[in-house]
Amino acid sequence: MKNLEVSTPTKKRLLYLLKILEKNKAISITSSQIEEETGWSRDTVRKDVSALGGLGSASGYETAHLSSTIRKALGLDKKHRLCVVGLGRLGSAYLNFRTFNASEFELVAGFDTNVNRVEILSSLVPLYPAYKMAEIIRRFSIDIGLLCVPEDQAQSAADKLIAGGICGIVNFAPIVLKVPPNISIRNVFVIDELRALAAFL
Amino acid sequence: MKNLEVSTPTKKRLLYLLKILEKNKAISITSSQIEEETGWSRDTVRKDVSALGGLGSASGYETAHLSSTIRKALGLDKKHRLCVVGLGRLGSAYLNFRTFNASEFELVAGFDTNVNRVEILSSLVPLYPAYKMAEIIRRFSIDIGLLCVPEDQAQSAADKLIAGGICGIVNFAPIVLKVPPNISIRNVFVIDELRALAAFL
DNA sequence: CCATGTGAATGCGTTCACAGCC
DNA sequence: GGCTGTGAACGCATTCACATGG
Repeated sequence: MKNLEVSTPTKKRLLYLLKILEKNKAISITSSQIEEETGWSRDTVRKDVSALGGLGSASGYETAHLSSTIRKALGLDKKHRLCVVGLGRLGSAYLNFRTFNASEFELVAGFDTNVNRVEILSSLVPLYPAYKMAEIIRRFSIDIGLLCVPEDQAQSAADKLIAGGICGIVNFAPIVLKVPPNISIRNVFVIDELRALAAFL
Repeated sequence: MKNLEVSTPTKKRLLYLLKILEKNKAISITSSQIEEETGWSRDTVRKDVSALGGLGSASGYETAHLSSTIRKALGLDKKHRLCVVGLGRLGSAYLNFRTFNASEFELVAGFDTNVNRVEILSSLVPLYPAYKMAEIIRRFSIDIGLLCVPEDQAQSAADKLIAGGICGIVNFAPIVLKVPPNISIRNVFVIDELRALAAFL
């Protein structure tokens, strides 16, 4: 499959569409139905999907086929390995996050600077002290890190992840991380979500 | 202050810029410095900020003044009242989320269908059984709900919130909620963030 | 008729270029 | 020189309109 160019807005919509398709048990879906569920215009939906190559028919799109095509086009057919950094309340919640099992993401390590925590916490995933981060990341080819440390340690922990060769970070600390341009960041912070809500209300 | 029209992309950037300004202790900041921190072009930054009314000088923008102006323009100077629905691991974590104290968001109630949980959990915030949701929302003028229930209860819980008169929902359940168009939704789900990362890597 | 797909037109946000100011 | 602010030019995404097919 040739590497088709998909614009950023289209990518975002396809990502969301994929989620809808995965819940949808119907055998096929039309652009109008998608319009109803999402609010995007039919035209936009058709343009988005047709960018993946003509896979529609007069009865709409075949859901299973469409979702697997989207997955391929967005590179979601590849497996990724994750680690959790910071095993406080949030971090240890993700250690036991069952939804990872059914996904293309595999959690393979947890880190904390507090050696006590590393020893005491029971987990199916192996835990390591933070100073081993770079070594373990390389050994297990981990490419994504969940950053769950407190605000004041977030930047230094991110630096360690990057030194280990990570490609992407999901950041739960309420700060703007400084990272080289080849590293992707997604910020997840409730106050920001609330503000975004308030601003768009 | 007249209600100035701010485009959606500008809103998003201002929201992010506000976060940067709040961490920044310097007395003033220029569009070039913002460009460095964010990657947005100076021109875009200047256009964004000037949409709020000329508040720059030859030495850049005065940080304190700029952030308070952004807050006003985005409606973040108003207080909002929150409730948490679903007091499992995530929900009860937010019950004790100290960062709310320093923010414009006030957590005033928690709900769960499980009456036992409501009675047993200790919390500074009053807890109620789920059937009282609409009544309590109205009584305390709650306008935003944090939806922390399991996937299969998310839609019905959202319906109850809306029936109570909520305006916005931060949804932590991995499904696409169906809501009327006057309700704002922000979805927070790790798998989605991971996928977004993977798609943009 | 209902669908999809796709060039053409539109609209909107970003970038450019320059004027004004410290 | 630095900076901000702003009309003009540009580019890209959405919308429109229509061709095509079951």
